[in-house]
Amino acid sequence: MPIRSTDQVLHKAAWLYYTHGMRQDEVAKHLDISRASVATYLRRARETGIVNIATSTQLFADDVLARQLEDAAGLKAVWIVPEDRHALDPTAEMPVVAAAVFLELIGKDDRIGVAWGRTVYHIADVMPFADLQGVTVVQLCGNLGAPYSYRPDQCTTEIARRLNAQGINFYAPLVLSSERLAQELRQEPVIQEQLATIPHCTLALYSVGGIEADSHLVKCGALTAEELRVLGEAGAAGVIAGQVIDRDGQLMDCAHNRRCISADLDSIRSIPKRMMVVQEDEKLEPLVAAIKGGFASHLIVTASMARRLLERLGSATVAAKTE
Amino acid sequence: MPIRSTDQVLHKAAWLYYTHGMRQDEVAKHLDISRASVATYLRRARETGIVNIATSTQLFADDVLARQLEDAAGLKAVWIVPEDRHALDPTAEMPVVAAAVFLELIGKDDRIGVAWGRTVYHIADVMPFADLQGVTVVQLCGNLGAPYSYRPDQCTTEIARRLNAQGINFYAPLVLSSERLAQELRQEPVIQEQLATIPHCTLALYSVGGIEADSHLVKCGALTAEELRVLGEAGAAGVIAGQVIDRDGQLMDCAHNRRCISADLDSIRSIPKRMMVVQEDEKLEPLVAAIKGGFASHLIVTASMARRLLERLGSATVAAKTE
DNA sequence: CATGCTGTTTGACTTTTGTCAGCGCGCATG
DNA sequence: CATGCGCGCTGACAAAAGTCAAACAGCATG
Repeated sequence: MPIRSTDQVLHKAAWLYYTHGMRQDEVAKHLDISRASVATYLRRARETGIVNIATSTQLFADDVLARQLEDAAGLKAVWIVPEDRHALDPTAEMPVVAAAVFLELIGKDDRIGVAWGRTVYHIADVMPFADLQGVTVVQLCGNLGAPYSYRPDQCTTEIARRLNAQGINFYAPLVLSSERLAQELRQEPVIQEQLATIPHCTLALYSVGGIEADSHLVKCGALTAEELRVLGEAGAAGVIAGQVIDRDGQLMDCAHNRRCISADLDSIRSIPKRMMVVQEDEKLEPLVAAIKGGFASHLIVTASMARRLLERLGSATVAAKTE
Repeated sequence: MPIRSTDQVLHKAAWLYYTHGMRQDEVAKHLDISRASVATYLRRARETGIVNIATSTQLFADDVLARQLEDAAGLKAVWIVPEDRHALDPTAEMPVVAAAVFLELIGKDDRIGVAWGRTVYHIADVMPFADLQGVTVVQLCGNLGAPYSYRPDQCTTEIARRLNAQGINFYAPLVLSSERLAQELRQEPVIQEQLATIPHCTLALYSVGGIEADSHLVKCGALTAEELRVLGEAGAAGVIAGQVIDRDGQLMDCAHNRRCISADLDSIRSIPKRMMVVQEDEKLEPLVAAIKGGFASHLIVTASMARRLLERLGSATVAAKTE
C-alpha cells in the first residue's frame, strides 16, 4: 500500500479534532484548508482506522448468566447477546459483538490465529477498521472454498487488511485425497514453519463446527454427509479448524483428520486467549465438546444458548459447585 | 462506586449510536426517550470511557528520526513530538501524546506500574477515560507530596480511576530519615508483598528525574540541593522512581537510595514495556543514563531532544564525558 | 406534610457537522 | 498547444448534534 501524502494531513486533522477536541472550523484554520475538507478528512480517518471509535462490550458481559457460565465452564470471560423482542436481531448482532470483543482483546504486537467458517466470515465482514501495525494475523487451517464465504486465506487477509495488520497465509488444501500426501505436505518446510508459529499466537478466533448433514464441512465438500454421519456414530461431536473432535474435545482418530492440513489441536489449546463465537442454536453439543477440549477461554453466545449450556454443564459437573 | 441503573441505558445508547451508526433520533425512538437525553447519554458515555475514541499515534512514530533513534538506542519504539512553529505547544502536547501512546500499549488484564514526577502528573491529568476493567495500576515508589502535584498514590489512583481499572497503592514514605528504618519498613509484609508484584507488571510509565538544584526530588524536600550536588560530583546522572542512578544507569551506592522505599531497579528493568516520557530539554544526560540502564523500551521525546540524543549516542560508544 | 435540594428529562433553540454540485488545477493525450 | 478527464477542494445549504432553561421526580429534612 503506497504512502499517500494526504495520510499525514488526515492524521493531523484527526488528532486535532478528536484528541484535542477542536471544532472542524478550528482545525480548518489551523491546517489552512476549508472546513468541508476537514469533514471529508475526518470521515476518511474513521474509515481507515486512523481514528478508532470503540464502545465497551461491557454491556454484553454484564450479566449474571455470563458470570455463572464462566464459573461452570471454567472460562475466562463470557459475552451474552440478548434475544428479547425489542433487542436487535441476535443473529445479525452476534458478529458485531464478536468483532468488538475481538478488538478489545487484541494487544499491541499480538499474533492472532484465525480459523474459518460461516461465523468467522461474518465477523470479518463487520470488523471495524483499525490501525494495528505490529499485529500479525495467521491462518489456522488449510484452504477450501465455499459458496457463500471467503476461503480461509481470504478470511485471514480480510481481517488483516481491516486492522492494517500483517497477514500470513499458507497455501495448502484443507483436506487432501490421501493420508500419505497430507503427511508429506505437512513436512514441507514452508508449511511446517507456518504451523510451528501457531503456538506463539496470543489470541485465536474461531467457531466450532457442527456434524449434521448440512454442516459447513459437508457444504464445502470436505466430507460427504454420509462420511460425517458415520463419524457421528463413532462419537464425533464437533469440528475445530477443520478437524473432527469427539465428545470430550479430543481429536478423533479418523481418516479425515489424517488427511487434514491444519493447526495441531494442542497448539491451538496452548494459545492464551481462545475466543470462540457460536451463532447457531443447534451447536450445543459441539460447543460442549469444544469447551471440554479446552478450546475456549473467551466465549460469545446468545442468551438462550448460554442458558442451555449452563444447564448442560451443571448436570455434567455437579461435583464442582456448591451453593 | 455505586452501580447506577442508568449505566445500562448509557451503554445501550452508545452501542446503538457508535457501533450501529444509528442517528440520535433513531436511538431515542428505540429506547423510548427524548433525543436530548440521548445526546446527554452519549456525552456521559464518552466522558466515562464507555465509548473510547482514540486517534492513532502513528503520526508521531512516522519519522526517520524515530527509526534512527530506535536503532541507535536499541529501543522498541519511539514517538517524536514535533516543535515546528505552526505545531501546537510541544510542552503541552507531550503529555497528550504520552497518554494516547500509553492507552495504545495497554492490553486487557495488564498490570501497569506508575512512578511519579511532574511529567507523570501531567500525563495523568490529560489521560482519557476508558473502560479497562481487569487492568491493575500499581504504585512504583513510596509517597511524598509536592506543591504542584499529586502524591505518588494519588497519581496511581487518578490513572486507575480514569481507566476504570483497579489501583493498588502502598503507604510508605518515599524516603525515611534512617537507613535502618527504611530497611525494616521494606521487610514489612504489606510493603514487601506489594513490591514483589512489580516484576509481574507488563507495562511501566515514568520519566527520568534530573539532578540539578531545582530538580523534583529537591523541590519535594526528599534531598537538599547540596546533597544532590555532592551526589552529582560522585557520578549521579538521574533519578528513576525516586532512586539516584549513575551515568551507566546503575543504582548509586548512597545514603539516599538506602533510605528509599521504591521499586527495585532490577524489577523495573524486568518489565517488558517500559514507557519513558521526557519533557524537559535539560534532561539529556539523565535520559542517556536511563537508556544505558535499560529503563526504556518505549520512548517519547521532543524532536530536538531526539536529535541531541541521537548525536550523543552516536559518540557514546566511546567514553563517558563530563560537562 | 410542606420545603428545599439534587439530579434527570425534555422542548425549543443554536451551533456544528455532513453533503454535494460545481469549480479549478494538474496531467495525459490527440 | 488545445482538449478532456479525474480528483480534490470549496461554498452554500440541509441535516444532525449540542445546549440550556424550565419542568419534574425523588428524597431527606424541618
